[in-house]
Amino acid sequence: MAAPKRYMITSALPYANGPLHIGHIAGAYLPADIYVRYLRGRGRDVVWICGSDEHGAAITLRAKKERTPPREIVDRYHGQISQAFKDFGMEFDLYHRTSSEEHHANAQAFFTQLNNQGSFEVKTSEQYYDAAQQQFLADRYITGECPNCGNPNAYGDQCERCGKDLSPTDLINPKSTLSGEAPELRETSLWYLPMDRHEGWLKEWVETGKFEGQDHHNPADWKNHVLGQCRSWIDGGLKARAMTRDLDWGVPVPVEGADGKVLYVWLDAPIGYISATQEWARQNGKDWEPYWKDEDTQLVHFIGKDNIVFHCIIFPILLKEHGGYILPTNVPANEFMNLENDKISTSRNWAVWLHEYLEEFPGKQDELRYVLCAIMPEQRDSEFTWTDYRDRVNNELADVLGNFMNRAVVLTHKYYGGEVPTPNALQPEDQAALDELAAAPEKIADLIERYRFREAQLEAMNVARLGNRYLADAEPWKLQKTDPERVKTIMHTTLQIAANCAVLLEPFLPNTCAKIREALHLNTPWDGAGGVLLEPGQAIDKLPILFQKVDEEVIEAQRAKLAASKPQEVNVEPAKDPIAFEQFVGLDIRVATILEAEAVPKTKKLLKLKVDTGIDQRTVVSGIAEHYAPEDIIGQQVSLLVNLEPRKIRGVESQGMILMAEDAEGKLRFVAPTEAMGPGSTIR
RNA sequence: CGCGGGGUGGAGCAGUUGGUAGCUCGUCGGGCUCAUAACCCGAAGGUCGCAGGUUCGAGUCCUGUCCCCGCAACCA
Repeated sequence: MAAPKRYMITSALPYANGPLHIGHIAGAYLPADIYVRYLRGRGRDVVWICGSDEHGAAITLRAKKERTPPREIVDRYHGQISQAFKDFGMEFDLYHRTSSEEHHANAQAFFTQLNNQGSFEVKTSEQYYDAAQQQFLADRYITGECPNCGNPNAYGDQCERCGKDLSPTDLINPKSTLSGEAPELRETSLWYLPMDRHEGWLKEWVETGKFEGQDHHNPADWKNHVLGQCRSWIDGGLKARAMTRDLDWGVPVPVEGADGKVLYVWLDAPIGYISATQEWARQNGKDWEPYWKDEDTQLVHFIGKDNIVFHCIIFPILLKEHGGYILPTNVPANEFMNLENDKISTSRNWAVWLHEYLEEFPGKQDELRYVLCAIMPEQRDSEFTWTDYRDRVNNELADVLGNFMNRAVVLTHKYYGGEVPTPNALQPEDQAALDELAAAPEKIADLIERYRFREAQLEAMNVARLGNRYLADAEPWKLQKTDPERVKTIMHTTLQIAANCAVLLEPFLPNTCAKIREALHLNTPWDGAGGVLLEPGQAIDKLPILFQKVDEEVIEAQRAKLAASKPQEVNVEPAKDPIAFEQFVGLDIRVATILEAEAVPKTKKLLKLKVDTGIDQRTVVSGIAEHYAPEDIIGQQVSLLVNLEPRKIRGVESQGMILMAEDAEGKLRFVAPTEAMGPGSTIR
């Protein structure tokens, strides 16, 4: 298969309201960096761009909370993120930002063209508006009473208690979560992208890889879970999706009278890829258009799995509607990376932050690159643990790779004063090693081009393993006394293996390989790998220790740091409106004892409990299954609201409500007397 | 029956079109001593979630079933 003429590579735009963590890196940035370094090593024409995504409701909300302009938030995180990328060594051709003037102009032009040609449908509807905050409210920012089950804290899109899908206007007594005030309905216009119009060609494109009758890509090259998600969306029926929002932060909708409206972030962000490419072209005196419009270009989006629908469905629709643009050849989305047995979470501060790693492990970028690549969530979720980090750095980087390099260089100095020796006739074992070496580049290249980076890295490391095995079998330290001419051949071969390591591992461990290249005076690019890279007589400098071993205390400190991590912001709910004493005494709360407990089938959260209230024994359904195991709570005393009217939950009638304490993280604990009391004891 | 992904030796994973179950780490035994106490060799350990079916033959195809994870709320 002929290589494409050029590559356009994008990585998901990080959202500028928080720092980067290892999950981001392993998801969308490290794989792209490896891929791009490989392509450049082969002399391919490639542009890799990225940038901060600086719009969207979350940033405006944060700005309101911190009482600072959105610009300040965005500047802060854009600075932090781009610095962390730079320190980590991500070689973007350009790291841009969506709040730039160029991007605003470009996104507006894009929108205008689609709008003029009728790609959107404008619909006017009534939406909730928070007068105090002067903004329209996203569904999630409205709470109220669920019309289905009476849960007083249902959200505008769904009730968490009964699971019913809702729309904000269904809620009884809606409240804005921003101001706590009741929102008002106001009329507003939104531009919708009628995605249903595009189902036909999208289905064909995803399923068969054909676009407008032409072969576009091979769907077998796409990852399973990417295809699965696409099919799921398409087969489920695509619906019109609003492409504008009523916000004051973002790219203004370029239409007369559309004040206070901005483009939906997921319209504006992917166009940011194009804006960034244009900016790169301007700065470098290049033409951006072939990278986005020429059929010979391979467009690849590196993202996390939460972005699949935007890159495989919405953005392709936009590109096709606009016309003239190519569609992505592949979207090798990664799944998620967990951390020490738990989901990585920004809000719970459960993460290894890139900027902190770079501070605490100076000069150890390659160690992190290596570990993250080795456990990259390519096909499924994976898990980072500090123990694994230590084991891989110590056993694989230091012992296998670092030690092999060291042996090769030290022996060369010991026997030849730091010069590549002149080999004699090759023996079968030398030839076998060289043959194995010669096969490595193609194997690794094939894996990289199929986006299988963890396996590719393993294959590259196997070159170092080959070197160790070859040395152990040949035993030059023994032969040096009896047959020094033979040793010259062995050391010559060993040094070729070492040099090839430096070339083949370069996409994965660029800093380490730069050190090796310097010591070996090696300039060969990727395409030269596989054969003899070092000529007899060439000088070999002494090599510093490439990888320090990681001490147990270091990773212990990291684990302790994680254990001590606390949510960065604690959300304490504001006090509710005052009530009359009569309303309080109307509540009949009793001490009750749990007699039996079992999970309600087909639910995640529900336990069916039999409790002794002193008055009677009754059945109560409680949403605590994620916090307590049924067998652990038999005999537990609880506070029970006994005069709540019975309600059927998932087919089981619940006679009462168990009172639970809930913290900001959603953790639930029973509220019980500090010492056992008889069932039926009143609580007041 | 909301949708999607997955269940393979102690851990983490490969297994492309069905044909003797592999890799990295760990464990045990041996070798070597040039090297960051590193390296090399060997061994133990799996009825490939479970139950059926197709087939000469299935981890690999089909059906059923159980379990785990993700998608809905900032977040790859």
